[in-house]
Amino acid sequence: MKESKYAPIYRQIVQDIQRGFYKTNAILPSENELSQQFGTSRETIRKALNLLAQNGYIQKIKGKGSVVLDVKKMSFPVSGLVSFKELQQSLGRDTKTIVYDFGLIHPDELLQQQLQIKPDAEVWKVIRSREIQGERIILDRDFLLKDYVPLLTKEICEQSIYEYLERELKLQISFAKKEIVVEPCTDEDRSYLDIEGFDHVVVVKNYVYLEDASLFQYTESRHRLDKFRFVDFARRAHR
Amino acid sequence: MKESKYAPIYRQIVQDIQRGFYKTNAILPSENELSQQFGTSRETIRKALNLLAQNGYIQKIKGKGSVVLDVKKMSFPVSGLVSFKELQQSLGRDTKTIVYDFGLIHPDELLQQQLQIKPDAEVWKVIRSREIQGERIILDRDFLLKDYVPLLTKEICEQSIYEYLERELKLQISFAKKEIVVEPCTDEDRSYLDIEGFDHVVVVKNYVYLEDASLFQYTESRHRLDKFRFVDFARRAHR
DNA sequence: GAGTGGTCTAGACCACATC
DNA sequence: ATGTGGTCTAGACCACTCA
Repeated sequence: MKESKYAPIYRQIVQDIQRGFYKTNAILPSENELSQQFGTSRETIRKALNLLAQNGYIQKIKGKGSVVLDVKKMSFPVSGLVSFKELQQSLGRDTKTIVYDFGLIHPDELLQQQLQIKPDAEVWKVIRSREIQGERIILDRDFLLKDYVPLLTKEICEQSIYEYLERELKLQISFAKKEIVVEPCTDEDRSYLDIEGFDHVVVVKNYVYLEDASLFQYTESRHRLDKFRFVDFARRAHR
Repeated sequence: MKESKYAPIYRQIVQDIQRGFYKTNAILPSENELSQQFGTSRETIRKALNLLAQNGYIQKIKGKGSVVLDVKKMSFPVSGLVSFKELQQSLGRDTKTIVYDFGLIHPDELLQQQLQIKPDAEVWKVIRSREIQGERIILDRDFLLKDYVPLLTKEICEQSIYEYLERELKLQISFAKKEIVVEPCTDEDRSYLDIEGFDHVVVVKNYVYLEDASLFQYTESRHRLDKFRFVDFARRAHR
């Protein structure tokens, strides 16, 4: 897979914004200027700029130009598919992952429905807690189809399943449907989380799809109420 | 503003998917075929298809084609800027809006920070509860800059502020930063919500921006725990 | 009126999937 | 080998903003 021409341009401009070369509320050079600067066509520049807009770095205004948005306000994990490992790194705090349960199972009825599989399918089940600054704040329940993930080890689960899938197995995750609700604590929550007297948890349910549009993973992240935070950057829906 | 050529193509294909002309997991006609069908260039077709992909209708797969995704699974308000009025319509349940507080104020320190304004700026403050099937479930706290909204009435607040802004004032909302956290109930929550013994609420904080990238509204939606639900469709972040 | 971003075109080459 | 979507180009016209 050869890299596209607009990708390094995108990264360059992101860097220029983050390092303050382009300041908040400033106007980027016009698309024609950028074409010349980068020695490419205008449409290619536009692909890079559209990515910047999608990811909340700029706002394009017809007739005026591309305004640099306040990157500090946007910087927190922008919606989506960010893994705990990445989150952890960006937070830079003392974090730890503890694996409580790990193995192959056959799905119960609920899971069959969630993953759209038959009862005889095999599924990896992983229960982990995430400790931040000495407190177990998040309980992750992962279910992965064995068809796509032939092997999984406890060691991998202690690191990052996500990285393993992408780096080792070359599985390309392409999109996810996310649902956020609040549920009463289960016994499992009380066992594996430092629940601090709360009687509810925030549950983030993730249905994860691969590049070929097949559903292959269901993940549930159960957060202690007081530590939960979700940030989303939403472009206006197209009409 | 003339409408673009790809917009009606996009709508046509959405309709074809929703009405089952293109079925789940089927492959759309290729981009070349569609160019011919619609009598346009391939790049224009690609703009329409990219919109479909962004909005979760299809998944494009290199070398194969565009797969139709399960629209029933995706249909709930896809992330973002959906207003209560729209939500209400899609739910089709008995709903009511009650306005408790309404008027012009000068911002306190927190609000100055949130809206990035000076103490002498004028701000519309609106406190409303949303009743669904006889229960007051959501408390909306809206703050709008008077600079952009010269007039506001209680009647408008009982209907939809959102619609008023777009239809009457022609204000184009372009993007929003959303933050979801859980907070302990305030006295206000207890007064204006049927709180049912819960001691926390889910708070959705919205920072709303106009087309010219100016922040003009801060809105807080406070939901009773058991009735909160948020759905998001996230494409994989670009790397 | 000059400059901006938004759209559209026709043609080209590539990497990938399928047969 | 053929067909697919992904990228890139050079040029064109439009609607918009601002001086």
